[in-house]
This record gives sequence, C-alpha cells and structure tokens, in this order.
Amino acid sequence: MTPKLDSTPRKQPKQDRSQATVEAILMAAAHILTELGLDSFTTNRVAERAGVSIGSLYQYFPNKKALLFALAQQDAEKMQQLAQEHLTNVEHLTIAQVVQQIVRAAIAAHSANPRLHQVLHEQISRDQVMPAAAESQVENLLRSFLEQRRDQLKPENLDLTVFMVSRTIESLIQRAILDRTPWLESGELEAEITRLISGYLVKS
Amino acid sequence: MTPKLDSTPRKQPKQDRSQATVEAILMAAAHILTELGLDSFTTNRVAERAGVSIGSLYQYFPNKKALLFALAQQDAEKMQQLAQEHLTNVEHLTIAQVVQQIVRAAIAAHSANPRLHQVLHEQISRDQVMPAAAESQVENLLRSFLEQRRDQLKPENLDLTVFMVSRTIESLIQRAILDRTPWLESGELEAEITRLISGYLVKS
DNA sequence: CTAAAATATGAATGATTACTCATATTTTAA
DNA sequence: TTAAAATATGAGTAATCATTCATATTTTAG
Repeated sequence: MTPKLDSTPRKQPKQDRSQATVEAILMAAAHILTELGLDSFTTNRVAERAGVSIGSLYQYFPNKKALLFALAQQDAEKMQQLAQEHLTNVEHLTIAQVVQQIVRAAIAAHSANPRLHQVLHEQISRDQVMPAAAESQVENLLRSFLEQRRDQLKPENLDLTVFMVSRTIESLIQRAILDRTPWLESGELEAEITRLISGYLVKS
Repeated sequence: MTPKLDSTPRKQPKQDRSQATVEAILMAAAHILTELGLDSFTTNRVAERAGVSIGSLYQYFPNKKALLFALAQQDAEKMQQLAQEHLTNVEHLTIAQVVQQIVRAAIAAHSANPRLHQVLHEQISRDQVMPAAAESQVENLLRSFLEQRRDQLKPENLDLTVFMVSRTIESLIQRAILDRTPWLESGELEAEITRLISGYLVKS
C-alpha cells in the first residue's frame, strides 16, 4: 500500500484528445511561469491560456503543485539527456578538455529556458515532494567520470568534489544568464569556469 | 519631484512606544519567514506574532513588500559589517590566507540566519525594487582587495574575477548550509573553497 | 489642565484563487 | 445503433489575504 503522493496524476489520458489537452496545459504552464512569473501562475490562468476549461485541468492534475511537478520532470529529462550527449566518447580527452565539455553542455542546458529552470529550482528546494532527480542524475554522470580519473585528481573526497564542481558550475552559469552578463556571449565565462574547475581538480 | 517608492516607510516612529512596535514587527516578520516560510508570511500573522494590531503594522509599512524591504536592509547591513571586520589588517597576509579569511567570514555570515537570507535573496532577484546593495557592498570590498594585489593575480578581467569569486563562495556556502552537509562542521568545506579560489586567483 | 498630535485597534471590504461538481458532449466498442 | 466510458465545461464555493478606515487610547507640549 504505497501512499500516493498528492502530486500523482489524477488520471491517465487515453484518447488523443485528452493527450493534446495535457500537452496544451503543460505548454501554457511553462509559458506563464516564464513570461509572467510565479505570482501570476494561477490554475485558472493556465487553463485559459491553454484554451481549456479549469475543470479539464483538474481532470489531469489534482492540484497546482502537480503541475509544477510535471514541469520539473520534463525539465529534468531534458537536462539529463543533454548531459549524456556531451559526456560520451570522452575517454581520449584530458580532464581539462572534459571539463570544458561539461561547462559548454551546462551553458547550453541552462540557456534553453533559464527562468523556467530557476523557478522550478526554487520550488524544489522549498518543497520536499519535488524530484531533485534533475541534479542527482547529472551528478551521477559527473561522479562516474571522476571515479574513472581518480588517480589524476587532487581532491580525495569524491562526494565533496562532486558537490563543489556541480554546484559551482551550476550557480555561475545560472547567475550569468539571469544577469545577462556579456561574458557568456564572448566565451570568457566558459574559459574561466573551465580554468577554475580544472585547476581545482587536476593534480599539479 | 522624486516619485516615492511603494516601499517607502509610511511614517517615522517618533515615540519610544512606536519604535518598539516597529522592532516587534520586524522581529516577528523575520521569525515567521524563517520558521514558517514565505507562504505563511502574511501581514496579519506578522502583526499577531508581534502582539500588535494589523492596523499598527500598516502605520509603518505601507504594504507587505515594504516589510521584506526593511528586512533586506537589516540583513545587508549585518553582512557588510561582518565583511568589514574580516577584511581589515590584511596587508601582511598572502592571498591564500586572505581568501581563507573571506571564506570563514562568509560561512559565519550565512550561518547566522540562512533561511532568512535565502528568502530575501530570492525576493531580491524577483523584485526590482529591492536593494541588491547587500552583495554590491561586499563585492566592492572584494574588488578593492583584488586591485591591491593585481600584480599577483592570474585573471585579467577584474569584474569577471569578482563575479566568479563572490558568486562561487556565496553559492557553495549557501547550499552547504541548507543541505546540512557534514563538510561545514568538519572544516573541509572551508579548506576546499579556499583551495578552489586561491588556485584560480594566484599566478602560478 | 487641555487640545493637538501620535499611536493603536480590529472589524469590515474587496479581490483573488484553488478547487469542486453537476451536467453536457464526444468517443469507443460491442 | 447504443450504452457505457472518457472527456470537457464553467459557474459556484469556501478560504485566504492585503489593505482600509472610523474610532479609541495615549503621549506631548503649551
């Protein structure tokens, strides 16, 4: 008897019609979150933007939180996928080169929809119910890479290292994007983060 | 005719009595924000906790945002003060030693009331009206230190360097505190951040 | 002592919003 | 063809909350 979470989908859409409804709702939700912000994110507004009655929304999402949950899942999947792509066939590269790959991938991932990503992130840290899966998945990729190169690494504590690296990259990029710094476009940021992390990781 | 901000205090408390009221309100506000979170942060609840009528609250704060504004100002002052204390009489130290001082100060600053600090931080990035003064003040201290040691530094772009250093330290500490990692207590975090930043800054 | 100024009160207002439910329409499958 | 299942509708409900205002109490100053 697994107690179902509040945010469990209310019912599975079976027909094409309802599938389209769910997609429209999710798109509208993302749009309102990014364009109008969390304060304007009301279930009625989402339904309206989706061109769907408020009742229909509640057919598939038992409450507002479930909507955010669903968006977070989508976001996590995209992140995970991007990380995968950039972290395969990497055996022949130096650590510094791989770090550059990672930084580049992270910039790409965050550039896609930074505001949505940020809002979801804040909700995750507020709500225990949300999937921190997004990070932990990506962090697992990082961890396995670091394990493979363990002999070339300066830090001893692998968990701490994963924390330092992932958190540093994530926050620098996130902030740079939201602040619209020029260092993103110019490539300076990528270079500096790469140097910061490489110097920290590699045995001198 | 400077258009007054919404968050301008409604009236200045002149008597001791009203001074006490304002302080009680601010204390209650901080308490509710940290203990119950932003969702439970209602003006009526703050007034109740302060032992004051809702009307009195609105005598001194024209709206809810003004309350957050006032808290943010208090917080900024404390941060600024702590940074000052830890960054004086530093001329005879190496860069690595100073970085350690900074990291230690930052840990102390954030440990004081991490949740309050985080909530205010999030509001600042959401609202344009809020004082980003907190960071910029501390960043100025950092900038002037880096300027003094410019010849020993590897990075060329000072603004970018300030961004990298302040943002990295801030986010690593914030996250470590909120995640309750054991690396804080053990001192490992302080050592690792210091190494990360020092390696990045100092000419090899 | 007294009137004006400062301060405090809290019920009431109006607006917002998450969510429900009774009913209507559409699709499926037999 | 038809009944059941799936899907859609949106006015309505109840709760919450920021803010106001008319009134009451306290303090100050002359």
